[in-house]
Amino acid sequence: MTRQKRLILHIVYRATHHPTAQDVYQEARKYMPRISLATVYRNLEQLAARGWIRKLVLGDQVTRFDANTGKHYHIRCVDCGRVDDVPMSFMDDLNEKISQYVNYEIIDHQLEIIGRCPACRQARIMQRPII
Amino acid sequence: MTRQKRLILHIVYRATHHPTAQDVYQEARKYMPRISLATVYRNLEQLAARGWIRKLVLGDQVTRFDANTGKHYHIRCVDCGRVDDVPMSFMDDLNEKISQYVNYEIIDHQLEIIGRCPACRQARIMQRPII
DNA sequence: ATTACTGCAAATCATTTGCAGTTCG
DNA sequence: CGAACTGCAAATGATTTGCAGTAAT
Repeated sequence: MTRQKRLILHIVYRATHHPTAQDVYQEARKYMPRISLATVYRNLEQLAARGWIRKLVLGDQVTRFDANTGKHYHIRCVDCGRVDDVPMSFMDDLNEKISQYVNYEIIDHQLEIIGRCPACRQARIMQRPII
Repeated sequence: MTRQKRLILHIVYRATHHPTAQDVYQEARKYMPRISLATVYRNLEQLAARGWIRKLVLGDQVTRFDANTGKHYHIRCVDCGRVDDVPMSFMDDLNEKISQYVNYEIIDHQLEIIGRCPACRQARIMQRPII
């Protein structure tokens, strides 16, 4: 556990939304100006592989990292890309249900809600034509 | 509608699994050896934007294209990357349900099942240790 | 001391873009 | 004819890798 890795883990843990590698890098530079992007990538990847954090890829193809490693779902804003957790219970029975339909061995599932966040909804209202 | 675009659309329509841009390009070259990868990308993007096909990004970050534009779910094999449709009914009520939990304006949702396809299950059985 | 890790620079790889020439309607 | 499209080559941008030096246990 190097200083760099500790810092990176700390940054993901304290992040409220779901930071990308670039986000973590920018934040890390505030504390360690000479840290390299490669180090950030390597550590995020390793921390995810070891189960400290979770790597998250949603429909916009952006790789994000999540301090919450428990089973849960995400919602993404189509306008600004913001991602939040959805406080809905995990559908544990879904995997079992799906195995009735397909010949796959079911491992897990990922649900992503696509929507517009409060801020972008508001921005859209202000922009709406008067007529 | 150019010859190239017609060919690309045709290839996606007849594809059984969910081809990537590279897959479509390789197939297209059999019929039009001088077609360029850029043309394939541009047309796939445009056909998706106009609703002829659907662009699909799942958790492995690969961009795929789907001739089936109706609402449905996908299952992806963690070992070989194969993607199939899941013949499960679309959860129309889910969007409404989720709007109770979040302040987002709900637009849609995407569900991805992660599993192991029949061929890879079999391969795994053959590789299992004897003891 | 040994092993893992770092910073830097260069390499990858999918995708996009500029441009001059071509095709479609 | 004018707009939309094509092939080619170069640009982009996120991520990965090789390597020589450095830090962790």
